[in-house]
Amino acid sequence: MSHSLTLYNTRTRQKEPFVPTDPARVTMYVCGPTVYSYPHIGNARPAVVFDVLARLLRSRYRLVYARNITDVDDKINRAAAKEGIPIGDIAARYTAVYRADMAALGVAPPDLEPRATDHIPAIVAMISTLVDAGHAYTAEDHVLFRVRSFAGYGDLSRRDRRELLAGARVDVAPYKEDAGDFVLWKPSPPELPGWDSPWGRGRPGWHIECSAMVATHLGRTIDIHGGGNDLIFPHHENEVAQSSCAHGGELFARFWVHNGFVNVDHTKMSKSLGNVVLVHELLQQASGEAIRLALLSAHYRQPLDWTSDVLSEAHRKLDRLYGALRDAPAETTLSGAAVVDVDPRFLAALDDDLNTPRALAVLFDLARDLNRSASPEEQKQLAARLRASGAMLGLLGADPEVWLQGRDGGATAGDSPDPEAVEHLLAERLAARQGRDFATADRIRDDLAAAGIVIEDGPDGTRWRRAVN
RNA sequence: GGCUAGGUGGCAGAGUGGUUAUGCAGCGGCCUGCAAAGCCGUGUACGCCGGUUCGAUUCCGACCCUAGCCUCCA
Repeated sequence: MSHSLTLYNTRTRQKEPFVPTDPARVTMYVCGPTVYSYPHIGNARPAVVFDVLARLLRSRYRLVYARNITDVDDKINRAAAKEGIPIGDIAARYTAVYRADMAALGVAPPDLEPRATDHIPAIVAMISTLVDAGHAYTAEDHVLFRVRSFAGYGDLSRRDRRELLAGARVDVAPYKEDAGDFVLWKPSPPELPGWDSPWGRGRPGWHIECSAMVATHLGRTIDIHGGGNDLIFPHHENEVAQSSCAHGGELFARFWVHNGFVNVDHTKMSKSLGNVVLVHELLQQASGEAIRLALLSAHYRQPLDWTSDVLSEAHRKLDRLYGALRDAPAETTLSGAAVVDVDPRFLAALDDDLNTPRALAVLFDLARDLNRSASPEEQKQLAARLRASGAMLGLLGADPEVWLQGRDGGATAGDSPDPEAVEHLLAERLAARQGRDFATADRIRDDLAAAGIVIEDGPDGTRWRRAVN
């Protein structure tokens, strides 16, 4: 059976079969964070989504996946000024926080994590190329991209160039030839980060960083470029212009893949509304796996409304999945060859433009089959398939008992249960039940329930798990 | 105003020109000392109005509504 991944390509506005230029080197670049603050749930969505895409691609090709760190930016400068500490400390701190938070969500580190400040020479070289070719010009110590010089400008975002050039929206810097021209290099005063360049001491504009890092690490034409759909304009449009013009008109990215926004209370997160949901705060009340599942429960291109229900529902879903796995015999005797064991329907769902909701539905089908099955051999196979499929989403890697009992350190809010104390009470209850003292047995059960412990009497004894908060 | 996505059963959320999405919640049953978990069964869901069609939630057109982008933004 041949697998054929189709992806919705923003460039063409349609789903297209993904055929890599070179299966031995598939290249993917995703816009990473600007490290000036804690990542919020909206920052987490692309990280998780493209992590899933990376897992899928790695199952078939050799992938080089780069996700950058923007560590020179005015927001970082402001954060440093506010705290009165060096700019580098802010960038270092939030880079570490970002990595830790994404790791907690089960996001595997990308192959490359280039930082803008490590690529100043490449950035300067690319700007020089653009200036020499007439695609950029200097004005008042700035270097600006001449949008008029690139006929394809506006194609990605489907914006009309003439309107962009008219720029009726905001006040335009007087030194710009056209309102749509954007900064490649800007001067830095002594107190701000700066590097020497042919245009004096300065720092790069945001868009050029990505173009330079892509070219440095992945090449002139890459297979996939990803990011949040708010980046289509201007960021990605500008990247296309820069890279294409610096490389003699070569195609920059074959596929543009954009994820939808995470909303809170049906509207966009913003500091002014005070509805920003930070990942590190969420991790204090929920496990990373539940957060991850919640992020994958809607199709990546759809907006996702983040509510407390979304999270607890994800937790319940994992309870069901892990519950099915718990009852299966150990599948250790089966081969761990991931792709072989992945359910074909599951793969077909992911191949269809990363349809994670449909893929998840297959997981639940497997769980039902598993719960229904009476054959240990069949159970082993189903469990292996469920685990292998889940692994492609970065889910179901935990020990079922550990998950269900909330011993993973963050499955539920509140106090974590003391397993020994629970076992002790269960022993008392067992004695009561054996003595037909159901009143005592039920009282113990009620006490446990009040503590958030749900118990299940089965043929092989009593088991317990954490209730969903 | 221009450009993008959407409006699906109580909720979340896929999908389809005529047939069960899936999960949670509900209801009935099995199992259980009783529960829980699990299993079985169960819901005339597709914004509004036209059109195409033997047949439309699914295609076309108009309309209403929601969210996002239009040089900070995942």
